[in-house]
Amino acid sequence: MINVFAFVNEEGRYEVQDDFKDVLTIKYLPQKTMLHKEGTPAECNFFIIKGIARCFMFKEGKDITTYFAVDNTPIAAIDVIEDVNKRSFLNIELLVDSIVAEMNSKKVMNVIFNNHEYTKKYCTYLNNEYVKLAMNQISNRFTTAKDRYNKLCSDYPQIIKHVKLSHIASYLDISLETLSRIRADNKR
Amino acid sequence: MINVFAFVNEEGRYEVQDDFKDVLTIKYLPQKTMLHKEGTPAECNFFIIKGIARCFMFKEGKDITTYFAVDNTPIAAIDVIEDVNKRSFLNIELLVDSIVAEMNSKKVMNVIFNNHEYTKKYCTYLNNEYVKLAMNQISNRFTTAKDRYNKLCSDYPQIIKHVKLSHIASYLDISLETLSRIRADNKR
DNA sequence: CTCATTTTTTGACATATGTCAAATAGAGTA
DNA sequence: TACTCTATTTGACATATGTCAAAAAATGAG
Repeated sequence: MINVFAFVNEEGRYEVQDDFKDVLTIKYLPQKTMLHKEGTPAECNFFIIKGIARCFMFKEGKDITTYFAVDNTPIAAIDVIEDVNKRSFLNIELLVDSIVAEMNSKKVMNVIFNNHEYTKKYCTYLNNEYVKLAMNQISNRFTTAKDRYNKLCSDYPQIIKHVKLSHIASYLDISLETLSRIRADNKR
Repeated sequence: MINVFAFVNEEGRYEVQDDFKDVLTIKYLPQKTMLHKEGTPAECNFFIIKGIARCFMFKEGKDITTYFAVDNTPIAAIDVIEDVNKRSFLNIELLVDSIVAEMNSKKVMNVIFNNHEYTKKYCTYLNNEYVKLAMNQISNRFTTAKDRYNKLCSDYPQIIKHVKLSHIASYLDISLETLSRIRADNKR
């Protein structure tokens, strides 16, 4: 996605492509900002330039984290992003002060679809993401909760550092207590 | 995908678009045909026009089903489809006599990418599939093995009818014995 | 720094599902 | 039909993880 609407300049910083400047706003937002609330239509996609966000929902009163976004990762209420008339059951909040690119989904798609090169790039991006997700799903069957926690630790130390264990536990689909025991076990 | 390379004609049958006629072959193949074998590069995507196929792999000697394709469903060795140099660990076999569209992945992508309309259609298709997969992943956390089995029964009765329980069990990520007990329990 | 609140850890116990073994049922073939 | 091989079911038991309750540790406000 980043390679569709932005590129890395000589100093190694992301720079938004001219075509996307009108449909995308860069915002500096504090921790706990709600980027999206359940029950509301989702007009925007987000891209976390720097920071951490989580997507979560309530199921039987319990707060369940479904996704974390870190630096250079997109995040959106995918349950409604394709259909403005649906009511979302997802929430998106910032877990630390962050730099966020906010974009109107429709407008971005218009810019992408008006240009064959952008469309191809986005297509390739989507293809890769799909394969990643599907492969992940396959490999997750063969890993224990402990494996997944340890992978999260090595892949995303910033999440472990800044996020409450209850969120991490629900993300890993295990109870808070089990996660605590995994951590205790890791120390031995 | 079907709406990219084919369309429904007046008699309600799928007809391949002219542009794709050269990159796609319709084949009538018997049960047990291996469409793809692990360790080989994957040059082709498949589309099951009529029949049933399964994607599977071996893990510690055990045969694990990762995906079923039924009528009008694509199937491919997604672990290598993007990279001809990788060695696939997936297998694809037909479970019943089937009508299959076989297409060279590269050539199909060339046709799609040479035409902006096709690219947009494929992009939209990919987007929808991605959302479906991601939403499925979320909702699967809240369903028991029993729920998932019953959903499979109502959504894909042809799978229940024609596929061995051991394949269904591994697909649902439960043991054969647990599936058997779920079925026994359903009868009461 | 102290107190109050939140988060994490630990313990005891219940339950779902896995594993191994054996019995039963079903399918295919002579 | 009888026989063989494969698929499915059932039983006994082990284990991982969930739940509830309480203690301990960490965090944040005044």
